[in-house]
Amino acid sequence: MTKRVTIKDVAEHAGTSYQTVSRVLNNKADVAAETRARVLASIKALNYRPSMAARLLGQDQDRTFTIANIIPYYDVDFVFGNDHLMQTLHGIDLEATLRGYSLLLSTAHSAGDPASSYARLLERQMVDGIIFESGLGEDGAEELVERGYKVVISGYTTGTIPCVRSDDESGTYVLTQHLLALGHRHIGVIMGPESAMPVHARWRGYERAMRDAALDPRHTPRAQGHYTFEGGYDAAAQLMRSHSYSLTALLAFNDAMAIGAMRWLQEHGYAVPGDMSVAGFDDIPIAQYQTPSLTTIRLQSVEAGRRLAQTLFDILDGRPLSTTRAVIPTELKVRGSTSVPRRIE
Amino acid sequence: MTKRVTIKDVAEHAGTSYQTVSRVLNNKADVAAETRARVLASIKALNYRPSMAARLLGQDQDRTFTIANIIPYYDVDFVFGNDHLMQTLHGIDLEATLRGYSLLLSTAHSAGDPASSYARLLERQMVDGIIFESGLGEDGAEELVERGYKVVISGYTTGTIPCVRSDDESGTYVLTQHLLALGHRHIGVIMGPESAMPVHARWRGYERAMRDAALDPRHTPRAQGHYTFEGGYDAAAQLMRSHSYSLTALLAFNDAMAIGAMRWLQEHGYAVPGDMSVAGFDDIPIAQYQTPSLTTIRLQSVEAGRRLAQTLFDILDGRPLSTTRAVIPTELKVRGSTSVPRRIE
DNA sequence: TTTTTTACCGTGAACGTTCACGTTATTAAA
DNA sequence: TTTAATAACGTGAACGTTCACGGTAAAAAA
Repeated sequence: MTKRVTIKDVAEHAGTSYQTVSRVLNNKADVAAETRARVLASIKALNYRPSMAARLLGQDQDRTFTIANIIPYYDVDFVFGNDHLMQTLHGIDLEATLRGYSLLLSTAHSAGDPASSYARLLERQMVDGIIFESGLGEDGAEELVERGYKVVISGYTTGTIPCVRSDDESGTYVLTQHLLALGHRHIGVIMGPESAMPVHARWRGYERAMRDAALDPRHTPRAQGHYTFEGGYDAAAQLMRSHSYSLTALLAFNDAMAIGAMRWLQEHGYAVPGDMSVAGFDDIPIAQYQTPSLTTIRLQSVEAGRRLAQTLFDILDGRPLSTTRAVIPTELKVRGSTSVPRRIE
Repeated sequence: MTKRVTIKDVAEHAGTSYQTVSRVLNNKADVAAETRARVLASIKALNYRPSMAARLLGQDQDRTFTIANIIPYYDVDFVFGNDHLMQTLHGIDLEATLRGYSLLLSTAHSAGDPASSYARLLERQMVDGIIFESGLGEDGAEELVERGYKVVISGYTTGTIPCVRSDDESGTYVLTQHLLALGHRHIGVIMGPESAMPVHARWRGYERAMRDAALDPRHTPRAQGHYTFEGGYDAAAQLMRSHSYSLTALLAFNDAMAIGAMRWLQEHGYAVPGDMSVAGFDDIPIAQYQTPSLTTIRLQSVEAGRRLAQTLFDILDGRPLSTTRAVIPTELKVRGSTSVPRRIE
């Protein structure tokens, strides 16, 4: 093993003191142009690479200029196929890149698991701040704060940690209103697992819209999918087998399940939207390229990611927060998968 | 600002030397059970968090136990919606987590751009190794090696850097054979942008299959999409407007474009596969939930990610590589979107 | 010419940890 | 009882930087 090339080697090679080399590395004033050039040449010649560890140690504050996005999920397979999560990550990446920060990605099978992937990250103290995805609740987030980390939560929280989330409730409210306005009175709902936080908000939106139309949401046939195509497919099967005569519309709590449901319907001879209307949630890119194109709620996932990162940077830089719980608005996208209900004989 | 809690503060609190605290932190022998407990209590009491910088500096080798996945793309928007990339990332994440490594994600608008997002990452010397996505070529990867980084390339390379990729050529070869076997003689091809490396391999596979069937691939009507639903939609429009009478099948170089193409066809009254067969590439999750479900080539993206990470860790740990260019096999998935061609009047 | 300013660069210490070694009690062996 | 072995812990130095300060020479002002 060859010895490491240090700043002193460079200094000797350039015929100067190592402190001057440090000045060059940090682009400080107080160094002659000619000396600077000489030092830079030596750096190249010796293939010198500064030690991050030593740099950090020497500095007043040891910032790593790295933030982490922690995504605890029971079904990790699901994370990287989840458009909303990935687009949020995209937004975070955009803001981080903008500020010269690096982005660390950390998944965990469970939030509380001490052997989880971010346990080591934490003990190594490698990041300045953390964006914590609370899709499964916020266990673990509080502990991060206790440990001294700056944390922003993506999604729902009952605590005091700042958070950014999409307006799920008004999303399903508007979507349900759309179905009601078309004349639908018997809607089947395909929900996500109860453990996933946004489910409750989305259900509340549906409930409220029903009540506002003087309908009782408690009679609603419901099924659960796992936010996947397959889950929607199975849920549609379940709902249609028991309620095919009354239902005229299916409302899925995400697009993947809506598409899975459409697939089941089409496979079993139901025309969409002729026989059954279908609506989704998220507006993933493929939604408008389905046949028929999918009526859904657009989520501004990228924007959510940006806001998350901005909030975290505000905290890191000590700027006051304009709000501690930001809510990103959603938008109804009416497309081909919903229409007036069929006549029920 | 409060002063940082250091190992010495802990030592004083526990009534021992700071070196003993270090021993406790590193789970070394030579420390009495009682002392260890006392030190641990003090750590909790003072909320002590070790400085990663100092730890690294003190050690022989300064490993950061972090690897990076660098994804240079002109269209960054595309990265996080790209199933193949994200699944590869998933595979990398799995292996990294397994070994207690953290995963850094770095996108860049262009490979060569010195102001790119990973420029800072590099100068800060924060990662032990790098997985470099070469979808747009390998500019930049060589420089990383020069800088002393351990690098593995995801995709194609002409250099000597180890790489892992999927077997694109045999994929399109088998897929084309499938279409030929059904009786198709006039296939339209929807390609990706020439700048994307896998395009060439996929085209070669198609070419070879055609030649093997004594057909001339040079007469093939072609169009380019941007690997997006929209791109496939537009490409299908272009091909069908000029060749609708001869073509009986469309072969798209990824599933997104295939789905976009199906959308165009269905929108314009063509039955799939009755009037036109459509085939894709990648087998993204939604492929089998399309109506009709999509015939395509399954890419083992997660496996590719694992292999990439494994190779990188082999290099980092000094293990000999079993192969320096790994090729992950692909698999034909025959589904509903392809059938025997219609009779051409 | 003398004094003050300025630009450049070197000095010594500090950052918080780990490492190799040495020292002291304690226990086991002779 | 003396000697050797061991367990537990302390000592000093080192890791590669940055920082605050001081010094020197050249340039500008008096």
